[in-house]
Amino acid sequence: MGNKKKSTIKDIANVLGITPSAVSKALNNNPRISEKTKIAVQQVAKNLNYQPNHLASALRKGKSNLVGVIIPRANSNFFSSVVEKMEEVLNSHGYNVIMTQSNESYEKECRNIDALLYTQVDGVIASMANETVELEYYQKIKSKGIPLILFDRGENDLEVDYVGIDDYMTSQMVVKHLVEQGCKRIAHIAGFQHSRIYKNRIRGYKDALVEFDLPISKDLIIESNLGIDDGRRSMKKLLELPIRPDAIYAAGDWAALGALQVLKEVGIKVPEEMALVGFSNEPFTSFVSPPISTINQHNSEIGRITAETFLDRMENPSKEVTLNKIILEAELIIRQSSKNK
Amino acid sequence: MGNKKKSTIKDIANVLGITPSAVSKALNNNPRISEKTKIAVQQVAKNLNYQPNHLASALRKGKSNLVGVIIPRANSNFFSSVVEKMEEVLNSHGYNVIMTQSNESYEKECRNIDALLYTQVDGVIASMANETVELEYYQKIKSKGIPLILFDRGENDLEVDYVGIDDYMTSQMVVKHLVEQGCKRIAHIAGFQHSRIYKNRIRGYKDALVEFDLPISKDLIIESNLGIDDGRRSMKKLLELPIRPDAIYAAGDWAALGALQVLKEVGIKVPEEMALVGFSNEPFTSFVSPPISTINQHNSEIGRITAETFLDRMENPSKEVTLNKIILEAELIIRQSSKNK
DNA sequence: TAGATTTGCTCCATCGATTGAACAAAACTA
DNA sequence: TAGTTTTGTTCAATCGATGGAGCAAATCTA
Repeated sequence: MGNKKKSTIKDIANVLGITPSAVSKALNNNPRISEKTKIAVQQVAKNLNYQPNHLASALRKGKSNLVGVIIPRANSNFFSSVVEKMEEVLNSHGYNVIMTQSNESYEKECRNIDALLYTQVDGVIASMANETVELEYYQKIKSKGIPLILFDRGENDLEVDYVGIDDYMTSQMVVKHLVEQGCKRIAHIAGFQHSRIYKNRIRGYKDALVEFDLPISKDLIIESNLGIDDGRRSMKKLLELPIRPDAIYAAGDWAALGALQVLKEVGIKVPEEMALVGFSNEPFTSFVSPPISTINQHNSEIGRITAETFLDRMENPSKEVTLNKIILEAELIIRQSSKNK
Repeated sequence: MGNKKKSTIKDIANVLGITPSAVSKALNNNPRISEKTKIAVQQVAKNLNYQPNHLASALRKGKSNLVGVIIPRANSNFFSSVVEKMEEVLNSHGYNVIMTQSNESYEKECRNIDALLYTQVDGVIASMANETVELEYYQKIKSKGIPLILFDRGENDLEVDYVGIDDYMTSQMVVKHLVEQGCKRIAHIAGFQHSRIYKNRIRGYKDALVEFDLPISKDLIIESNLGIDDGRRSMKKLLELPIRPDAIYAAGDWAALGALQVLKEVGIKVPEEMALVGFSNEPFTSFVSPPISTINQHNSEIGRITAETFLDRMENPSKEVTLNKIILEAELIIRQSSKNK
């Protein structure tokens, strides 16, 4: 019953009068161990409530079966559902996931990386914090010789596997949609340029404007962290312009929500006077009023493919590590906030 | 530069012509090692880019400095902010956190427990899945002799430390508030009875009704998982009653949101015709319209105290493990959804 | 039935770090 | 200067699991 002390293969060996190595081999289903012994070992293991010591086998094998995952925030539908799927895939291949949050802080991210390396993870899957510009710590992971896979927020310079959507194309799609709704003066509440994905969204936005013969105005692009307050501030700034925009494309749903709040407060009708599109398909976008048009990034797909890319690296360690981008298609979900009948 | 192979204390020892054990002692600041040697070791360690192998020291010391955390969902403001604070406290004491999600599934929870035990965590901090009734797996943690701390969703029968709010009192506070707004027929969209916290919320609700001389009706209490769809379904059921309620107290914000959606769809005015109160202070409650009254559980406090309780257990392993409830006070945030001028 | 092969296990070194015991050299004491 | 203490290090065992080499017994082959 209350057998508190943990048992080892040695204990099992003692009970059966065989050696620990025989027990180890039996547990690992080694063909050179007789069926009889294997069954006996299983039985005794169960009786003694034996649990293998992962530290010992990991040390011996030089493999911990742990995967470190770094995300900016767990409290985001996108990241939590990506991680959920990743866990599912990795677990089914014998890996356990250690999930850490950077809270968008570069410093926290560095500490997380150190903690993961210290824990001897077999690899790292990460989405970079908004703040992150220096890549030194990520280089540290690479120099350890363990796989590093980035998703969503990546960086070309690291030259590693990357899984994400085509931000450039997706942005163009958003602008095209807004133009089709009759919008002529489209503002962009953007993420910070230094982050690859936000830079691409800005590029896509600008290039689409050019394509539709609309003027690009610096005043209509405001960079921020894309939080709800950032969205509010940006919206207020846009409303102070001499000619105000007739559409807002926010590079994040929370910023879109902040913008929507301000619009409601000042009595500007959405979508009649101002169309609005967000990004990420956070659940709340569907139940605020009006529901916000947004981008579905196929979260589970990103999670699945990222995990599979990691597994592939583990299985082919000799494969040369280079920039390897896997780009998925995103989907525009049109809701009331950008519908002009 | 690209020295990919990781160095060990043996490598350091070779460079300096001393033994690995001297290096180990130097790195651990053993008083019997000369200052000169310590400095030399530090220097060489840096040059060789030495990183201690956690697996080896954890195996030897019988302590991994890892804490397993199990939460129902990461995509919840409550849980993610609790975990964030826990991480902060535990990190500052040399522990790393392995965070896993049960997704409210008992089976996933069991697998998570196994994975954590396998990883040789020094302790487990958990909030139980809604589905969980069997305590066998949690007993398994206890029987390992490592600390188990529960927060928010706990279970008396496990007889371990628990950190949470006083659900009974809080529920009474909600009902009192609704009565003060003039409500006479208060429905409760409840969580499942088998979960201690939801049972207490139901008890508090009922006892408060009695206190205010209001009738308790079975029809007005609907148990569910408290998701958004559960809230919708429950609300629809309540609207089918011969006499419909004039207030809804939902034991979770998502259920409250679902209820609100239905009310808006059928054109019932909130709060004029029906008051609404949720639970947990999820961010969206403040920005839907009307903003939903809810309960602030002081997330960071719960995280901090839970972590400290864990640390206390680690420092005093001999302390007898019994039911030890630490109860924090919650706060009712009154917003428009339950304000009757 | 001698010789070759297979089977089933034991033996032992190993993963990297830790730690108490042991021990030589240096420093101190009387 | 002999004896004691302190200092700085080495030695050896250990944490638990693993796996290749080795070896005796069982089984197969001709």
